[in-house]
Formats: sequence, structure tokens, C-alpha cells
Amino acid sequence: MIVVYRDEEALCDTFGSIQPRNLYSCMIHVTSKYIRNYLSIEPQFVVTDWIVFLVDTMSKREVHGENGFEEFGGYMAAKRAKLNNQFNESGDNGCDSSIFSGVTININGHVNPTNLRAVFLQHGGRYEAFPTSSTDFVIAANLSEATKRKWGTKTLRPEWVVDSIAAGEKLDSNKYFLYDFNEENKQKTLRQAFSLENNAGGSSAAAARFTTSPKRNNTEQEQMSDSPKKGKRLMAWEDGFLEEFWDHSRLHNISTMKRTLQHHICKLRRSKNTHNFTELKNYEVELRLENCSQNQDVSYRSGDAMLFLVDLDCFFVSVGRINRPHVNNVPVVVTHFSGNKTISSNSDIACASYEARKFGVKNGMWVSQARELCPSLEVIPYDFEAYQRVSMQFCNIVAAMTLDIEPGSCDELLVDVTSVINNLPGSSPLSLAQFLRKRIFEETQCKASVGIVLKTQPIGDLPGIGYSLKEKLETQFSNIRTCEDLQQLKLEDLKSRFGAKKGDILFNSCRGIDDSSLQFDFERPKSISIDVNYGIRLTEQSQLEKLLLNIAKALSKRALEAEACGTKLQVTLLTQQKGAPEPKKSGGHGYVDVHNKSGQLINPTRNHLIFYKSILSLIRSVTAIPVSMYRGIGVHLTGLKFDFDGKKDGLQTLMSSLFKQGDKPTSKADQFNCVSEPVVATVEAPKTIKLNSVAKEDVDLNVLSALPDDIAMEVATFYGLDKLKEYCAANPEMPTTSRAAILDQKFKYPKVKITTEVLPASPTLVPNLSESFLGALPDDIREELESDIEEVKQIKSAVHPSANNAITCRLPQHKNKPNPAKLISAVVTQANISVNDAPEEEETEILRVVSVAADETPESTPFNRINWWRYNSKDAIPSEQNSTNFTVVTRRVALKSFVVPSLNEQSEMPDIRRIIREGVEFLPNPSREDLNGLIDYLDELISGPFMKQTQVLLKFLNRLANLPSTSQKWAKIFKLMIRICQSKIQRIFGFPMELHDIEDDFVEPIEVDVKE
DNA sequence: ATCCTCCCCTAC
DNA sequence: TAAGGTAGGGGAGGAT
Ligand SMILES: Nc1ccn([C@H]2C[C@H](O)[C@@H](COP(=O)(O)OP(=O)(O)OP(=O)(O)O)O2)c(=O)n1
Ligand SMILES: [Mg+2]
Repeated sequence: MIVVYRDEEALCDTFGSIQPRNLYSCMIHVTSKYIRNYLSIEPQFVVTDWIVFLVDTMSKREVHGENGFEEFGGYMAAKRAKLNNQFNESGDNGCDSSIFSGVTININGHVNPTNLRAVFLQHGGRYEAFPTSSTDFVIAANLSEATKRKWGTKTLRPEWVVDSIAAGEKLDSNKYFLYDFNEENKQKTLRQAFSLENNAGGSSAAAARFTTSPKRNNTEQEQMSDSPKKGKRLMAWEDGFLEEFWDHSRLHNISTMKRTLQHHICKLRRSKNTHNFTELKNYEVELRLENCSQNQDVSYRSGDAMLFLVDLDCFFVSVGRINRPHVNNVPVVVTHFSGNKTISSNSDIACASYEARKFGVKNGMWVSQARELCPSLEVIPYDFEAYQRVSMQFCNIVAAMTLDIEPGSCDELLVDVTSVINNLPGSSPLSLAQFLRKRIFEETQCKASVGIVLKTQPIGDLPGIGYSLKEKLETQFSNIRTCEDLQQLKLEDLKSRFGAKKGDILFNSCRGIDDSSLQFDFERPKSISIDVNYGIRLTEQSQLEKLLLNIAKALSKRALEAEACGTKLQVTLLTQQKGAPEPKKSGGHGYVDVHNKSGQLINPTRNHLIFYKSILSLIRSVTAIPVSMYRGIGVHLTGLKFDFDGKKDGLQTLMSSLFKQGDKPTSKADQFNCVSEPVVATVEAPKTIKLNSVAKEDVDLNVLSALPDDIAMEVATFYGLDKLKEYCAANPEMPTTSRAAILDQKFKYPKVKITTEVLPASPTLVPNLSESFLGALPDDIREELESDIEEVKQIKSAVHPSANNAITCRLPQHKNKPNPAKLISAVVTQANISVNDAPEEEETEILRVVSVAADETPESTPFNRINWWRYNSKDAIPSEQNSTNFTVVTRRVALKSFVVPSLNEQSEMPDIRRIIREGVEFLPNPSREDLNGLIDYLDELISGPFMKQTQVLLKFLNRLANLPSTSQKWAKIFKLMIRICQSKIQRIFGFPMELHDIEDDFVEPIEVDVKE
């Protein structure tokens, strides 16, 4: 069977969106796996001018053995047969004797004499490139630990061959074993030795020497669970949660291992001059011995670039099998929890053996599903340390051949072997591939596959380049004839000359097959991210804050490792879908909605406090869904800068981030100065809510719902978990169908058909909060609440209908638009929109009215709940009961409120206070620039005029200035500010502001000691 | 046109 | 119970 791909687009159609640089390697990889797993035959790649797969039609069965080695596959088998024939033919040709007739050996590593194989063949023996069950002996001077475990009992010293030839007869092999396992046994405990002796009885010498797996011992069932010393699993907000999670997360581990390889390669490449290319030398020796320059079974034009894709076969399983011979040849998977009689396991399968794959078991599948396909499935546990070791060994072997390596993953390397092939006489792609596979196996006991990619020089061969383009490139640019030439052109040039799309295709296709497209600057990633979508079950904001702080710290650490600072943060929040059940997978995220939000940082930074506060601010802006619904959190740092001196970061960045208002606050709407939240989770002073005057049973859930979310939570928490649950239950998330469930189809919750967004006919926007309830709240909360209500009232009055229906279509776009600083959105019903003629007023009145009838585009209207919760009364909460009673068209309205002065995007007093406190704490020497934001803010407050807030703030500053913990410098600044403000107030109003005797208004303790 | 944000998808 | 991460390409559609 021959498969030819010439068309990049067809390729993408076939294999999905593959990252272009690896396009052809991936193609070979994917195709080989497909062929191997579904056709049960092994592919052999033959590369011609373009890419051709020649599939060896030898079926797997024909090369079957008994020890698992047959998995090496038809390709290997074919190659092996080929090599063996070659060797054995040469043996036939010049047979000196038949001493070794009927004996099959494999030679591992380097032996003396170096021509041992040739000598052996000349004396009638057979040679196998790889050891199999039919191999009688392995000849070696020493073995790696892994090989020793597997083949040690069959391994003879080279002297056996030499001595036998000298003696003219085959000598007793028992005297030439490389390892004396009996000797080793003596050093073990008596009991161990005894059991080994017993086992050895009656077996052949080789079998007797086979040590049993140390891990297996006598028990059939392997202990799958972790060491039971820690019965308690850490909750997401607890310190150590992340580390514990990462210790067990295979996906985290393979990602980390990949990065480790990248850094490793980088380091090796930097010390190229002193690097020891031992495998290159080995290969050279091998070539001299084999003298098989005629072995051109891959069509290859000298000089062409040649890439290998080297990949370990079923990586985790192969490693796991090293010490578990009993799972050779059987369907086996690597997973955390195998399940038992009573509990079926929803644990992910990281890696399935090929035997298991024949049943349809795949990597990533759940054990429960796999067991349906394959009831006899065996299970082995993870061993991340071993994976790391093998991954590194693997990398080092290839790196000892060439350093032109790009790690594709922890078990996959993209290798540019052009120079190796071209500089070694007699070398060929297949012999090199063969050699690498052999060496990898010898060192790691893991089998590898090698795909081969060849670059064609003429650009005319590239997909998408026909006669016309070829002509243009040749005549209009500087004589572009080859791919390499083409790559010299800049993307911009190509795009400007040939159009964006064509330019891209040109740019990419010439790299898809070009060795120079391997990238070795792994040290410059485009993004650094941490996602935790497992084990997230929070009940309180403070828990979220603890978790976020830990994530922020970890992110900061990762940025430091990468020597990067970031200018942009993106958070991804997963929230439980409405009505979604608790996921089957324990701790899993289940069916979720995905919320993304990104924001620009003013300066490149890796300061974890800035991260922390920014993340919090982003989360707040993306959704008001309560933390109890959170199922996953991701934080991505992008816009990375590597030339930014991290040392200058820290306080300096924090300072300017703290107080520097954007130059044009409204023009860069999405830029945020990141400070709005407590520096540490404990900062939120435990406001003891004074609810004495309200009996618990008096708390109306609906009133609770009408409160701003955080406050509602606080109140609910006060009343205990039941109330909290009730609250959450009464505030289900809107059904959302437009969001794809993340990660996999299988996470998709059966679609809930949204018919319409149903609201009562005449909802009031302003919650009717009972006086007694309000009165029971602490002063500052009540104050905030009342001002919220006031705001809502004003918003309500500011809402104008959209006279232009066309605007209604724009919702889907607007909904994703970064909110300008003062843009708030609310839900109103049609009834609420006074259908009058009011023209567009001042910007300050209505910035934008965006609305849409929910029943027009229900699918495309993921509902942002934040303001809905915040600003709508209990009546507005849709519920199962009333849903059929109303046919009201709802509109989602985003509008700009009247101008609310803000400091770092924050306008609420607790936030403002926090910002200022942080300034005092982290800015021992504030510059004028640092203070501008605060000064402007005060200025705006006074100009507003927002006298109440001005008063509160000035009193706060006054108090702060008098605190012993406040530095003299800051105290002076505050006093000065107050004086300036007072004089301005005096100028405007004719009298200064009363600032004394109300100090109790801001009694929160000033946090100290937030230093790490 | 190109950039940006949000979203989606892919490989391991 | 279970450890559903990480990095990157690319597209839609609005902003510039
Ligand atoms: N969904 C997945 C895919 C892979 N892996 C891990 C386990 C694999 O052993 C390793 C390498 O992935 P590969 O795609 O290379 O798959 P294998 O090495 O298992 O098999 P193959 O022989 O097809 O390469 O990554 C995982 O944990 N979860
Ligand atoms: Mg693999």
C-alpha cells in the first residue's frame, strides 16, 4: 500500500489542525499509528521527492514471538529480517567453520574484538540486530541496568566467541555468563536467596537465572493505591494542594518533562564545542563494520535535509514493563485507579499497550470504558520518576548523535540528521534510524519508532506553488528556487506580495519540510500557564483567594524559570453548567461553562502579588458566579518579554502598577492596573456581621439573592452551609449552550434547549430590602449596599431603548468586548425600557445600548450573570416555576453609568482602601508618578462632587497618616493631600470638610506582615 | 489591512 | 473514588 500526500490542505483535512512545523512528521506519525493499530501491519516509510509511505504488508502475526518483542512490529521485523539476511548472507558467503551453527546471538554495545559479529557469522552463527525470544545469547561486555534486568540471564562475555573459535569448538556457555546471578543472590537475605533457589529448581540454566520482578513478589495484584500514610487529601485552597496534584498529574508531568528536555537540549547546544557525540562515533564504527553503503532503501538525494521523528512506543507501558515481565504480551494500561469489584474506575488511562489497543482501548480513555472493551485488562501504576529517567536517557542517546533536536514531547524527538547522514560515508537514513532504535532499546529497554521526513529542494514541489508562483518567486524576488531560498523571505513580504493567506501557506509549507525550521530556542515560550481543573470545590471567596495566591506564586516561579516577564494575563474559569450533575470522575470538573478574560499589565512583570491581584480582578470581571460553582481555574501569562530585567521588577513594577493610572484611561479600556484585591487571602478582615437583631429564620433567601454576590455569600456563610447551599441552588446558572465543554466531547453535557430568557413582566430593578435586614448589616456593608442600590436606580433611569434595531444584532460581539472601565451591564425587560424618543445623550448618560431579544439568538447568548445578580431583584430571577408564565422579551443592556471616579479601575471604598494600604506597604518611597493616580482620583471625587466618598476617603487617609505603622514619608504625603483637598473643597464650597470624630467608620485593622 | 480578544482545537 | 496540564495555531468579528 502506498499513501502519497502532496496537498497540505488535504493533509489538514485528514489529520485536523496540526501545527505546521511538524506537519509532515506528524503525518508520518499519525499514519503509522493508524496503520499499526487498525490494519495490524507495520508501516515502512520510504521517502521520495515528496512523501510516500510504503507499507510493508507483512502482517503482525507472521512476526509473532512470545516475549513481547514482536511488538517491535512489522517494520522492525522487516528491517530485522533484512538486516539478519544481510548478515547471514555474508556468513554464507565466506564460512570459515560451523562452530556456531544453530546459535543465534545479539551483540549489545561495544565489544572486543570490534569485528566480533563478522567473526561469529563466519563461523556459522546467526546474528539478530535485536534480541528476541529466539535469541540464544546476548554478547556484551557490560549492560545497562535495564538491559541487564531483561537480558542479563542470557548474556555472555565476548570471550565465549573468541575462545570457542580459538578452541575450534563451541565451548560451554555456562562458563561465560557475564553476570553471576547466583553470586548476587548470596548477598541478598537468606530468605530471598532461598526462594530464588527454590524457583530455580528444574529449570533451564537461562530460566533459572531469570530474577522475578522485585515489585511483583508473590502477590498477583499490584498495589495500585498510594502509600496510605496520608489518608486526607488536601483541599484546593490548602497549601500543598498544587504540589500534591502535580505529583500525580500525568499531563502536568509530561508537559514538565517536555520542558525539561527543551532546557536540556538548550544547555547542550550552548556547550556544543565540548559535547561528546558518543553515539555518532558508535554509529561510525557500526558503519565501518557493516560496510553497507549500498543500503539505500530510502530514496534520498545527498544534501537534502532529513528529519527523523523518534518516538517511544507506548511510553508509560514500556517503562512499566521493564520490571514487570508478566504484563508483556497482555493488554495492559497505566492508570491511577484500577477499580474493583464494587467500584468502577473513572480514572484516565495514560497509556495503553498495543495489545490493549487492539481492543479499542486508547490513551486518555477511562478505565471503566476500557474494561467494557477489554475485560481482561491489566493495570499498572504510574512511575513518573522512571519516565523522567527514560525520557532523559532517550534524549541523551539522540543528543549524542546530533544536537539538532526539537522535543515534540517527553517521548518524542524531532531530529535533524542531515549532517549525520551527509557527513558519514556509508550512512543511510534507514541504517541510522535502525541504529538509533537499537541503542535506545539497549539503554532503556523501550522500543522506539522512527519516522523519516525528507525535504525537497525545488519550491515547485511545494503544495500551493504552481507555475505562476514559481515564476514570480524566481523573477520578482532574488531568484528563489529552493525551499531554503524561500524561507529567507519574511512573512510580511510574502503576505504583502501574495496576500495574507497565500503568504502564510508559502511561509509555512517551505518550513514544514525544512530542517532549519526546527526551533531550538525553547527558552522563549510564547506563554506560560497554569491550569487546575481538578479538585476545585470551593465554598468561600477566601478559599479562592488562597488558591489564587498559590497559583500566582507558582506562575511567578515558572516565569522566573523561563526568565520571562509577562505583559498580559488571561484567566480561564470553568463553572459548573446549570443542572449538571456532580461529575462521575471524583474531583473532576464535569460539564462546565468556560469563561475567558484577559487584561494588559502596564509593565512586564513576574511579581506574584501583581499576578494575584490581577487574576482576582479578572475573575471578578468575567463572572459573578459564586465560587462554589467553580470547577477549574487557568491563568495564562502571555506577551512575554525576555529582555526585561527581572531584578527591576518587584517593587518597582508593583509601585507603578499600583498607582499609575493609564495615560488615557478610557482609550485603553482593557488595560487594568491590577490592584483591587487584598494582597493576601487573610486581608479581608473578618467583619463580624452584626445580625443580632435579625432572627436567622427571617433571612429571606430572595433578599439574599438580591445582595451583591460577595456580601450574600458572607451573610449566607454566617447562617451556615445549608443556607449557602440553598442560596446557590436558588441561583442556578443560566443554561448555556453556546459554550463548548472543554477538553473533550465526553465532557459535553446534553444540550439544554434554551427557549427564552424569561423574566417577569415588570420586574423592579431595585431590590426591596427590608429595613430591618439592612439595619442588621454592618455599617460599611450597608453603606455599600445602599450606594449600589442608588447606582441601580440611576442606571435604570439612564436606560434608553435602542431606536435602531440594527444595534440589537451586535450583542454577540459586544458581549466579548472588554468592558470599558465604567461600562456596566444590566438586564432589563422590554417593559423597563421607556420607549420614548430620547436621543443619544451625553456619553456620560448612555455610552452604548446593546440589546437583543433572547429568543432571537438564544444559542449565541452566553449570559453574563454578574450584573444580573447584582442589580436585579428577586423577582427577576427566573425560576422553574414561573418560567412559562411570561413571554417577555428580555434584553441584555450594556451601558455606561454616570461617571464614577475610579482608582485603578476600582471605585468601591474597600477596594480603594486596599489599594492605598498596599501602596503604603509596598512603596516605601513613592514617586510623584506613583501618587498621580490617587491625586487624580481625589480630584475627581471632589469635582464630582462625591462628597460622602471624599469624606470617607479623607478620613481614611487621616487615620492612616496617624497610624504608627505608616512611614513618615507616607504620613506626610497623606497630610499634604488632605490639606490640598481641603483647600480645593474650600475653594469650591466655601468651607472645608468635616473630618473629625467619625473615625470609627474605618476601623478595619491595617494588615501587617504580608511579606513572604 | 492588521491587531486584539475571546474562543476553539490539537498534541502529547 | 483520583490527580481532566500545557503550549501553540488559527478563526470570527470588532477596534484601530
Ligand atoms: N491522552 C494522553 C496521551 C498520552 N499520554 C502520555 C502517556 C503516553 O505513554 C505518553 C506518550 O504519548 P504517545 O502519544 O507517544 O503515545 P504512546 O507513547 O503511549 O504510544 P505510541 O506508541 O503510539 O507512541 O504520553 C497521556 O498521559 N495521556
Ligand atoms: Mg510514544
